[in-house]
Amino acid sequence: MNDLTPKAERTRELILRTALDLFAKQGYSATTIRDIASEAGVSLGLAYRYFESKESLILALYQQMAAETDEAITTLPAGNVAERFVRTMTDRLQQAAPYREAFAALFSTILTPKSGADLLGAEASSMRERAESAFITLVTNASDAPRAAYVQDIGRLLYGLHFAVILFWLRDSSEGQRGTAALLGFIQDLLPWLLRSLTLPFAAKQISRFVRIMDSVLGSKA
Amino acid sequence: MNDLTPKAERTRELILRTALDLFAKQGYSATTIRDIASEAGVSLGLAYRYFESKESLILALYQQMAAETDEAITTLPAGNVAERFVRTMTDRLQQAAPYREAFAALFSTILTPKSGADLLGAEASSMRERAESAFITLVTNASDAPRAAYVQDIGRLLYGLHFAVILFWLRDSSEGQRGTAALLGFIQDLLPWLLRSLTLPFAAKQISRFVRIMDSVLGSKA
DNA sequence: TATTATAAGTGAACGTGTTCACTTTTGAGA
DNA sequence: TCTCAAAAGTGAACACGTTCACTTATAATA
Repeated sequence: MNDLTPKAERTRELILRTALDLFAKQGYSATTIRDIASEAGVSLGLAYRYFESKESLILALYQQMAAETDEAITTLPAGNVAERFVRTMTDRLQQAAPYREAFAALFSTILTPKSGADLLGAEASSMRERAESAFITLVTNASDAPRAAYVQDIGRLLYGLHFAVILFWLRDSSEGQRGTAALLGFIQDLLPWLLRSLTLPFAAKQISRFVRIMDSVLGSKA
Repeated sequence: MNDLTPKAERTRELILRTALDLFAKQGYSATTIRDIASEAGVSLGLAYRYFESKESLILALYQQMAAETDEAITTLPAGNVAERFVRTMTDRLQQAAPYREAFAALFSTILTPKSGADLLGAEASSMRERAESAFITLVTNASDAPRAAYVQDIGRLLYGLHFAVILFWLRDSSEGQRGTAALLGFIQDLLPWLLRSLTLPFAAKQISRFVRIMDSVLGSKA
């Protein structure tokens, strides 16, 4: 599916790198495709041979970072679920910081059912499955992992929570994104309590119910 | 601040009505400002005399609907917090249904700190205060209203929850938005439990903490 | 009624994302 | 080495949101 010749691969890399450079340097909306093309020394049209839209340049970065996150999760230091989750999010957001505006544009598109489906359509399912399984790994190897029956639910819950945190972060204009840090602190305190409450049948059932509802919307393969 | 002559008022109404008509009929992105102007029988430039951007046409609808919601809350039938909240959201979303795509574009903009601030800047604070106080009223007059010390927190929590539900709804492409209905059912079951847990000092403290964090980001008068 | 400042309204022009018909380069097979 | 189809690359053209210098209508005042 994704076989580019070496030359094409190099050109694609060049365009992507140039774009991300400019996004980080002068912001997403202030960077035009013409800027990118001219800085990379290629023609305007060529960019569209490798990226179907301006947003998909950011999508490429997102995919790259998602893959790195998956890998980082496998080498996460020991700790409880909360520590491991907060650590993951902190690292990820720090890495994404220079591209905050660009990610906002990307998530805006994802928000819209149809255009989001177009963009993510093919890759959405596999990306999502990988991400979910990474978060399930995060839970499985935590010191306070719940019993197997609940690992899946909690993993998926974290996957959803990770999106929520990103949305919050996008909107967080406090200095140094201190609001997001506070939110992560809150999550760190709340998650252990949530895990303990899994021993209560009512709570476990409600969490499972919530996860199923989330699933039906975050997935959307239709 | 907002004094238009009668003639201007009429023209503004005409443009807004025409725009919303077309948005509902052919979708937001498929409707151009040129379409709107020509359908309304005015020039392209005139639209910009009354609305500073395409999105602000939707913002006007949002403001209108928000005002209606505020009023609807004051005449809400008796019931517990959950029933009153779910009823409010159900009504609101049903009313917004024809403009889902347009609202997605609006919320996308709101997501981006700076452009959102530009758009909402002047009106954000007052709109938010009105909405929050409406939700506080919703709680105050509910059959299971908590004691006064907690009413504010729960009201603000519902205000945040209402945004979350809208975001979910925007992304929900299940038939007839059944996913959102399921989410509201979940909320209806969960809220009474949440209110009861306010008697536990730990829970009350965490809720208050969470509300303060949300506040710092949803507000953003900076 | 004549003057004139302000409000209302116009449409050409601009920037930008995107498309596409076209040209140039590449490399495998004759 | 020559041929030629596929890959890589080009840039003019388009559509649309937005801006702005300009024209026309309105109504208060002399």
